[in-house]
Amino acid sequence: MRKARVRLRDVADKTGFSTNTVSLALRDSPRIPPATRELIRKVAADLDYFPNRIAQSLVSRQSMTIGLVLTDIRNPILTQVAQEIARALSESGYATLFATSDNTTDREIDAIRAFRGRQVDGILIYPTEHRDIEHVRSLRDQGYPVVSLVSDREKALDTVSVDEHLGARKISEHLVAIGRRRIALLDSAAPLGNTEKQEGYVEALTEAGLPPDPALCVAVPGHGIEDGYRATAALWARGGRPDAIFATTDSVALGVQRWCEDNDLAIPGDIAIAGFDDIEYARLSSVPISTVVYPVEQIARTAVERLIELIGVNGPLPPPAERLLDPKLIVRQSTAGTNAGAGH
Amino acid sequence: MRKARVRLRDVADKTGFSTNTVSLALRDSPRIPPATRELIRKVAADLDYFPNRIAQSLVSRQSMTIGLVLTDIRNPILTQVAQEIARALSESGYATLFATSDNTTDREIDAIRAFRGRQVDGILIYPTEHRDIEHVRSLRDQGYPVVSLVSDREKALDTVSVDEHLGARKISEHLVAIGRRRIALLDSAAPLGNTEKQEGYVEALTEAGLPPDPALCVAVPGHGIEDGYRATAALWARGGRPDAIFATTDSVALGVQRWCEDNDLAIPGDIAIAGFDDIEYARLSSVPISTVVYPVEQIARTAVERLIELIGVNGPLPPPAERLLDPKLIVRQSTAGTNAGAGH
DNA sequence: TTGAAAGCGTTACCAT
DNA sequence: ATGGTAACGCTTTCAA
Repeated sequence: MRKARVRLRDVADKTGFSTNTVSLALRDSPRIPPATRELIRKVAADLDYFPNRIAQSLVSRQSMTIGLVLTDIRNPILTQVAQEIARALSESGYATLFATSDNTTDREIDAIRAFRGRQVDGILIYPTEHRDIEHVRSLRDQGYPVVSLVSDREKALDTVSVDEHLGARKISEHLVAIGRRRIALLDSAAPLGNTEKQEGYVEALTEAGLPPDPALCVAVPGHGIEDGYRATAALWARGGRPDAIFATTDSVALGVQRWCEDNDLAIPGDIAIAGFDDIEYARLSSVPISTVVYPVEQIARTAVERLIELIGVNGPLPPPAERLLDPKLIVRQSTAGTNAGAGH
Repeated sequence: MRKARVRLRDVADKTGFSTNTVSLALRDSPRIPPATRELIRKVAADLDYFPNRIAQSLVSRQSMTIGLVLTDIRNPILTQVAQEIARALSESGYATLFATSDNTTDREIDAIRAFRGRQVDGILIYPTEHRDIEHVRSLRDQGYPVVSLVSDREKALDTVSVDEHLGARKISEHLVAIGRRRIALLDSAAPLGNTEKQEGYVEALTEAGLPPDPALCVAVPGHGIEDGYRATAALWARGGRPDAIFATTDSVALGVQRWCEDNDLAIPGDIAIAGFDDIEYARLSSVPISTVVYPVEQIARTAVERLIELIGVNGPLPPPAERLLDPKLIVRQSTAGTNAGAGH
């Protein structure tokens, strides 16, 4: 057996007080006179005592732990979200249990079960499937605090997320504004059930009197550079000849760029390229890519705030609230206006 | 109050058996006849019962949870490690508590304390400082299972990591082999106390009869592209004129590449560039960058395996073991040999 | 085949 | 000012 943990009991024995008094003293109860308190603290420190939070949890029925379920942390943005969330939670005294679903609803359900078994006080989730999320909604219906990092169509979940619809719209409008007419969409979100960006794109084009051309919309099966590269190749192969491409992710946009360079298309001369997320690699690419940014840290903080609020509620949960954060357009060289001059 | 959790007790009441019997039945005890067992299982399922692992932990003194402490998850490799570790752990029934230290030893210590309070069965850590890690070693000295993802100079910790020394050596030798003589080192690891790569580099150069030139070694303060860009600028500003640059990280290498392109240096003609880690962005960069790969998944699995092994040990921990995985050189266009022809 | 009771480490309540 | 006792939800030991 390895070195036994020091318990309240041990401190009690050593000081001659009861566990009760020790517990109180260590928690700064006014009922304990300063003298005794100091004595107890000292002994506790000597023994390197620290409370067993498992036992505390059993009593308080609060684990002070939340579960974070992401799909695939390789997306640099999700990564950053994860980190900010863990930080924000720890500042509020919560620990973060972490799991990835690998884009499988089954594993997502497993992770949720595992978390619940471990008595997490709430769950933060970036769901795999953006439409088929009954298993998440039912959590909330059971009175379980959940915050989704993806907007829920049915508004049945608390959500904190960037306004993807608006972001896509903004950047599509920008492409229109610089005079592009054949604007393609490389969509890695719709295949997973998230059509927000697609809708923003369609809306912008329609309002500009440019009926979206199905030949210019291609579904991208993943978020990688390579996926973008192949999708662009496919687009050309099938005869699409856009003068601009909006990729729903910066990584995908980087793939587009690579393909264009390999095929001697001038950027933005022959083709403008736009992405989403503002990852470092896109900002510092050979042709810096225009994109949409959003305050990741703020999303994380807001989501954590809301979750903690829900956890604190006594009685039935309040109606779900959706908080969409405003994204900002960043114009760079990849969409520098023909006559408008280069953006930064 | 929100909907109360279903307890063993509730299943017991509903079936008429004792909590004891229910507990046994649910855990497939041979002591319970199949008939009763099925009955109990059915009722438990109806009630959507699942065990409170907090209570279980209190009894078993095992939380079936481990703590993962990383520095900064933005490094794509650490990210991937995190994901693989979480996966491997969950396959063994462990949950992963996650924290980042933000490259601060203080926060690292905090995280460890928080984890211990939560009774994690072991800790996986990628330490901030590679030399000043007494706080980690002392954990182990207290009999606490710990596995470090960074090699410990003093060999006082169990370690599973890529052999950075060897990797750096391999790629430096490669640069020598393609005929480069003024090989610069852009080192983002040494400032954090990790000199493995530096040593591999020095060794390779020395053996080739090329005394390492201090004017060609620059400390990079971070792992970002921008850091690499600025470091390259600084190198030139101070008069260093290398014909090859080894950056200790692919991200840094991408920054080098950007600077070279901005300054009209041909790659690899004027200057060869090499990185480390094999991230997607480097592989699919405009000039694909030569690098060093290592089996991230295997590192994760091996680390988890070792940790679980340590957790399972009764009595004193075995002596610390260091497991270094063999890295592989990947030659790409950025170091295509002058006469040797381009690698893929 | 089943159940009662004790215990895991802590906190809350009620005494003294 | 301090301590005893019960309780949190479960497993284990022993008894019936």
